[in-house]
Amino acid sequence: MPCAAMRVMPKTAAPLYEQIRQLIVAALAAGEWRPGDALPSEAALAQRFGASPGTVRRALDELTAEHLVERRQGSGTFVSTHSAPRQQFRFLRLVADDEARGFTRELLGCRRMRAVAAVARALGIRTSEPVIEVRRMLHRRGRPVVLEEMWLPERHFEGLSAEVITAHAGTLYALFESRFGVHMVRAEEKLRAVAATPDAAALLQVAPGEPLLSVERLAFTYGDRPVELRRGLYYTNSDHYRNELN
Amino acid sequence: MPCAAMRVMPKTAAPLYEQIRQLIVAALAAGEWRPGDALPSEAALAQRFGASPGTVRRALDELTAEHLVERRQGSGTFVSTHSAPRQQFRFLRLVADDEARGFTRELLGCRRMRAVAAVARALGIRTSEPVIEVRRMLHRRGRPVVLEEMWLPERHFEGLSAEVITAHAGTLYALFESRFGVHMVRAEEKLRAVAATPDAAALLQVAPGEPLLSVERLAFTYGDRPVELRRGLYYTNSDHYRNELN
DNA sequence: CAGTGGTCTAGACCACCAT
DNA sequence: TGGTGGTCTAGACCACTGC
Repeated sequence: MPCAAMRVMPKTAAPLYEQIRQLIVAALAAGEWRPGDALPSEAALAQRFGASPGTVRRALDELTAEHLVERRQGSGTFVSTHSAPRQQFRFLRLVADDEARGFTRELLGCRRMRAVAAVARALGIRTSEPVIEVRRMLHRRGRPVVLEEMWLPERHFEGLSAEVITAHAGTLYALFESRFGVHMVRAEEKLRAVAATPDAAALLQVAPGEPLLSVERLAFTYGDRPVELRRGLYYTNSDHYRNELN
Repeated sequence: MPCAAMRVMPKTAAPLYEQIRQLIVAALAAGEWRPGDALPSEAALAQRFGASPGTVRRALDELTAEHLVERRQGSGTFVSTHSAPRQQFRFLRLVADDEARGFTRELLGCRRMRAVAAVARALGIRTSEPVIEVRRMLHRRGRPVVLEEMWLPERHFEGLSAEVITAHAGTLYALFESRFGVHMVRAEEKLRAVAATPDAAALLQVAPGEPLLSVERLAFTYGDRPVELRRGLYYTNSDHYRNELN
């Protein structure tokens, strides 16, 4: 009985809507519903968790704000997916000065290696644990604008290879989600201005020493577990990184 | 009677909680409650707007998410103020690599001038309308790390001068709020990597051509009216711009 | 037309704050 | 102790979707 339970709850306990939110996140992490799937209706969830519809609604509202689920009136509540067109550029803030957002992708390499200390620390794994390194470039109007490399713990991305990436048409995050069940929820980025190294300069077709925007990203999946470290170099001559401060 | 009104409302009308939210924003813009003031209680607002407490609560929840108001249990709902310690670094994302956030301020200049085309366009004013230009630097541990200049429409900042700025102890946004009644609500930033010009290099004590993070900010007050254009150059050798992607 | 989420109301009870 | 916001419930009605 929810009412009786409430009266007994110690004050350290989180509110019921927050507990329900966490239970739903756990179910998402466990794969009970996959990206794109519909969740049970509010009424069904209310029954399942022994709470009133209003309380479940509040939990779902929070999950909507975090972009974990999407609600469509008349249709249902769905698990967010990076395959959706709206999610296309959710994590890529580089925009052309004329507002264009499209890129073409070029894979430079994909190899298995052992995590160096900095990568292991960021990903919360042991040093020398196997990771997969992916390097690629993004082009806009035929010109390279982004050079990036990323490291992924092999235990979450077993079988990731150049062939798998090349065969896939959408974004990397859509691939990670459909092929490996790893859905990216949020990310933290650190930005700096750096000088292009000779190698980077050659690939990006700029002069060595040219200022580039360095973007280091740590991405998290359900339950705030870090699963990707990425380092990008953005050529910001006719593009800029857009941010919104609230 | 709210119920009767609802039934007649055309489908183009916003929901009641959104209308109430807008009415509260309008009252804030009109200065009915100043930053730091308490708003009337939920019950009082419900009476004033002829809605149920739950609907008013929803409007206040949205305003809380936008950081327009702050709610304190047992105490009341208060207008957000940049004087609050928590707001100190809300718009300044430059963090030392060791997490330090404090700066000391050095005013370089403050003068009245006519808006050039780019400034006027961003601020939504006529070209050659009077604006106030402020230039300053921020230091961390005695080293200059930020060089910035900003332009403010004079009609909103009448009387702003070097003396006024120097006499004030807190952040510029706290000054703008207390002295001119202009409260900054949100901002849009465009980031790029650029090479230090000789002038900027001399001020920031770096070599000419050194990569710097260029941050162009347009800040808005209540009702999404732009009231400040700012351009900063950040030296990101031992600092980085931190961002969170959701 | 049945089922879903979206809005709005009404009221109970709790936790917290100021006095 | 009185007033404030925080949580939770219950139910009515509307708007939208998809069959």
